[in-house]
Amino acid sequence: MNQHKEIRTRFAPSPTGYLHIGGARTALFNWLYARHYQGKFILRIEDTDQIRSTEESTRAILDAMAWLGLEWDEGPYYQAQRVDIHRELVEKLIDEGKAYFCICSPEELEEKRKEALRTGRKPKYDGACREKGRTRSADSVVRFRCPDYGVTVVNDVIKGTITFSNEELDDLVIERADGYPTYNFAVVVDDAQMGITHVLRGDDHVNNTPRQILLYEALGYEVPHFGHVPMILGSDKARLSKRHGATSVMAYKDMGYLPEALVNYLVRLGWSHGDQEIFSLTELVDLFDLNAVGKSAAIFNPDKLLWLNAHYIKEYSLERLTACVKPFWTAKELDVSDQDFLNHAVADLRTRSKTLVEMAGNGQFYFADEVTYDPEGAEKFLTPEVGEHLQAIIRELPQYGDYSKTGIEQFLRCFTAERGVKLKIIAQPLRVALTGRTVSPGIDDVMVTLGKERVVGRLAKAVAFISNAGKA
RNA sequence: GGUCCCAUCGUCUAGUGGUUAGGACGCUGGCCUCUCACGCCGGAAGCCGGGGUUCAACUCCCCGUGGGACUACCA
Repeated sequence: MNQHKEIRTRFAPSPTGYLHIGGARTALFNWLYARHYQGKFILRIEDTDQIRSTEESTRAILDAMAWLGLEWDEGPYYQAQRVDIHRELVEKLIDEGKAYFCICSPEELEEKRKEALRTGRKPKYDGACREKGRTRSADSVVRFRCPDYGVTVVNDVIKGTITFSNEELDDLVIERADGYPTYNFAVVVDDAQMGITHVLRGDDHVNNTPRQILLYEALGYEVPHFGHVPMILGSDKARLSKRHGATSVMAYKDMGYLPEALVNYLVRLGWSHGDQEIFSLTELVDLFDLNAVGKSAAIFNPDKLLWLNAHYIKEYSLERLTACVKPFWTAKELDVSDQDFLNHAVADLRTRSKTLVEMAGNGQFYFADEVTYDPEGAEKFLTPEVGEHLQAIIRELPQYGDYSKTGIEQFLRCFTAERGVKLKIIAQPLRVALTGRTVSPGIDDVMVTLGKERVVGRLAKAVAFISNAGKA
């Protein structure tokens, strides 16, 4: 009967920080799964932790989702706004005898836990208040009565069948003393009421799943499908964290990464399609499915992400790429108002930049009013002997008609042939004179992009620099 | 400690009982070349260990070992 039921997935971050790499991949998998089956992707903010949740975090997460291109069909719903519903259902469970009040203090519980650990017993709640018939009081919590025997089976769409003994599960708190529901309860109620058919999340939730299933059953809800995606680890195989480098999605934007690169990288962490490495978003929607998601954890590899970023920098349309780098130059207070000039510069730079930040740095010389010479480069290449060549170019270039790439090539070829020198001899000095550096895009490209006027101007300055250096 | 998950080059992975174990990043040799890149061609590098099952195991089963997650009135 559910054969044609619409697929509904969700991403449910807690707004206690930025959107991190792992969360982004979870969101991506949910989004892709929903899109692939023409279902719906729902965004829900789990902000029931009144102390740690912030509005900036919510904003940051939404911004990051938007940047990645993961638009949602419903929401964002805010869990904290649904507490009345949660409380009502807690009440229902109490009435039905499936939950009870507990007045054990956190300190007391902590003591018992330590004691249990010390004596080698399971550190689970001992059920002290279970049969006491307590009533609500200022610091009472509500606990769910878990079955003491039997098993709960999770049919995980990624990991397969996982069986848990109910004895391992204790009576978890479902409503805190502050009246707010706990995660395990709220997530069940919300997922059920929002009609979520597939709960895809990090596999750090596997152990929560049996108790959630018990809650679904106690509440009379249909149990959704669960899929637990493996974790993303740092280079030391520990859970990915700040000490492994940037973990915030938006930090990657700031470092000059393209969203396509991050998405492509993330999707391949745990999912594959034969030998294919490069996937566009639309291609992913077409190809993505859960059966190709792996079971083992993956280590985050910044080098591969960098390679993908370089790939997308090469593949982007010039217009789009230019629009993306432009802010990085603007931030350096460079004049990038000439769109045509800008486009040419970006075209020169794109094959030699792995990030937009790198590109902005490499291409700074195009827009600088004054070229600053790399000291070593200047010493090596801006010598009296080349000063003469540069002067000759200043004389001959304005006369030269064809100022295209092939024209410049031709010009340099003739120029060097006439003077009996190799292009090699003249290229590096020209490069330093025009860019200030010994490394740059092809000298002909640089000359064409800069334009005759800037070239002659910069060469004149270089000649002046050389003669000044000679006097000094 | 307990519960659960995982295991193919350094890393991401393909593999689905019979393959010279494939691809990609990175590394590396070469070509191209005005520098640096890009691109192209080549190379090194892997089935965690031990038992089974089978004519045949990277592949299936068991046991180790290793790694990870969870074990909150956080999510």
